[in-house]
Amino acid sequence: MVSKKRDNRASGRVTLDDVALAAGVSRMTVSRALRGDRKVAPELVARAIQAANRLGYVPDPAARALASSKSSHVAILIPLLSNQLFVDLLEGVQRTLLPTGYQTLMGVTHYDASEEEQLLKGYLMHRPAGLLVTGSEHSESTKQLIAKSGIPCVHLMETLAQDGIYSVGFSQRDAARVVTQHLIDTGRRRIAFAAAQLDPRTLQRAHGYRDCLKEAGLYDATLEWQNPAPSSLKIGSTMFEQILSIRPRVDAIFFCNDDLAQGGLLAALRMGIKVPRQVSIAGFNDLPGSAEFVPSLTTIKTPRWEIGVRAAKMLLQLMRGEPVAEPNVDLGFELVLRQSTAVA
Amino acid sequence: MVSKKRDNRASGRVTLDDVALAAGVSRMTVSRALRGDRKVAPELVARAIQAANRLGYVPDPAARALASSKSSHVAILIPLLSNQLFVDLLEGVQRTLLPTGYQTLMGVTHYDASEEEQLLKGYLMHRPAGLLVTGSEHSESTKQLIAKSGIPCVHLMETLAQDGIYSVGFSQRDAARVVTQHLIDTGRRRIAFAAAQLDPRTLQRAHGYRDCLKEAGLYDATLEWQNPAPSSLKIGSTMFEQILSIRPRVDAIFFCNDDLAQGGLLAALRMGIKVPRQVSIAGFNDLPGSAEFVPSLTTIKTPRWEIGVRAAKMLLQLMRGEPVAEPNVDLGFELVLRQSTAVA
DNA sequence: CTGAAAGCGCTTACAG
DNA sequence: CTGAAAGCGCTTACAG
Repeated sequence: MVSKKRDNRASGRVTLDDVALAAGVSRMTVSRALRGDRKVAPELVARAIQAANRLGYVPDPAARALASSKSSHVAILIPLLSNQLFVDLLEGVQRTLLPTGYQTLMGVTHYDASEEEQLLKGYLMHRPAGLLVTGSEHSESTKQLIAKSGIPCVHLMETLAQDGIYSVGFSQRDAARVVTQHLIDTGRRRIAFAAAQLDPRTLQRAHGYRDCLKEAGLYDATLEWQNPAPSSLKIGSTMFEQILSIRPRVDAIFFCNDDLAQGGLLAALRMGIKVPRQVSIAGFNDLPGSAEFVPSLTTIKTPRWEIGVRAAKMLLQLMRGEPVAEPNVDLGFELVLRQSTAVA
Repeated sequence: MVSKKRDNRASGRVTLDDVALAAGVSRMTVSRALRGDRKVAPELVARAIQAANRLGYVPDPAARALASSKSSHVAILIPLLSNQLFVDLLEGVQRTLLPTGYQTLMGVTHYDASEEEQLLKGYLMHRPAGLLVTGSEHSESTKQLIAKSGIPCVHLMETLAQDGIYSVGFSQRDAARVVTQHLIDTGRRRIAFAAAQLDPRTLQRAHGYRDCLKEAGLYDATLEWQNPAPSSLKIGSTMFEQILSIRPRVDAIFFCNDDLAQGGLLAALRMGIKVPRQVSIAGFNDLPGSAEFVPSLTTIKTPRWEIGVRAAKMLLQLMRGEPVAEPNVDLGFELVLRQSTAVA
């Protein structure tokens, strides 16, 4: 029995040297075998893996990070967690990354460019292996930081087609067009657009709304309502009341997010305005509750969970240095027809 | 000009040695000065800090973790992110921890004990400096893992008073009593309890409901409805319909979470049942939308953001080895009276 | 294909 | 109070 010589600083954990000793090979061979590095004799790989399992070896992420200058962290920056949209996105990412051994560091930017920058700086000093950021609009220095870091990065939620930029999302603009066209198709003519938060994706939806109405010859700039306040049921109620009091003949409202639309539905209820008979209402994102509301809410179902999964997979390829066949993935969307826009 | 001798493995980052060189002291002195270790001459501290700032020195977390066997990570385990409650909790934690340099690793357990255990194991191999877990009920091996790890841990959301256990929360049971008593006080006699998910805290609320009705001599076990499905507007609607169809004379329903109550409110609307005239409805947590609903929802406002902040502060003390004056903090709750339980 | 050496950037433990 | 030495547990880079 050879008792291991151990300094009193040892952490007590099973190390590569322990496994090497047990397997009768060098530390390096175990290291390579366990990471699946090529050029290790199959027999030695087997011995190493067996010994590692027997001893319950778990690699130390800190040591690995220090030696290789690569961490097992993936940082993800999202605007909010109070919108279920981003919760689903995050779940998709975590589900995909967790089994691969990567740890997710999640930062909430609150739609604030300087908060985003601060968070990014914080994550960058941990030298994450990969980066996931929401959207394409960022402060100049945020973009610089990402580019200079050389760390693989995938952009979420939007469709981009820039060289060297990776993204998974869908066309916010097209989705808004589809909603607007549906309102036109169901006989509406005075269609308002109600937006809050005014983040980049909301503004892209505003474009889609505008495009569609202009093509139909129905565009009226005074029917576009934008409120920079954070999106909420409450602000949706307020906006509904405003719109109807100032423009009582409006016959449809496209809210840029379901929480606003739900608030609008509640305001209509309080005001005794019939939906969809008098005003037809559509939302965006198909958030929890929209199918249960009275009336149920027509909306766009967005593939945020799938975006999370797909983006994480793409990032995995990038982190491994594998080629990415499709750097800009469009996952589409789906118009969900419900009572709130039924033909009057 | 002395050019630094650098191996080609160097990461290019500014290291402690660079700072030491610039400050004209040893690496150790800089290390101690920067960490605020005692027993460094004030003048040298100043020089070290100045040099560090000038060079833009940022300590490498991996190196620090490896050398000290202590990471800068705090792991937090929460059941869900789709309940705003936990989002607020997490925000409170992040807000408090971020400026201190600790990174948060967040894991979602989905109310699943084995998922919780898996996540915990994953985090433990990163040797986090601290642990934050939701509630007090965990699998035996989860408890063992936490205890054996020796890592400081604070329990969230509940009030506990066990030796050696740290917690920040409020009494779920008392809060439920207060709601129930309010329903009694407003003249209700056939008060149903509708619960979903059936997690520990929900069951504690059931106890409070039961206690209160028993004391009032109004308890009827057949008015307790428990559905193990995840809490949602939809399940709340379903439960409301069930309760009213089977027990049409019920005059109040206490839903254990606001999303259920909101669903109940919508079901009542669809069924043409007047709230609060025929049935009074109360919820729990004061989630977004509850103040805007029609009618607005009476509920318990829970201090989850404050719980996050306070728990993070307590954990900080524990991680620094400082004494904790109050190991079990009760942050209370507030009954918010709204229209849904107004006197008929 | 395998391994001995050196090093990643920090902190611990020990002298002085 | 300060510093030289050694080490944390791994991987890179280089020989063989």
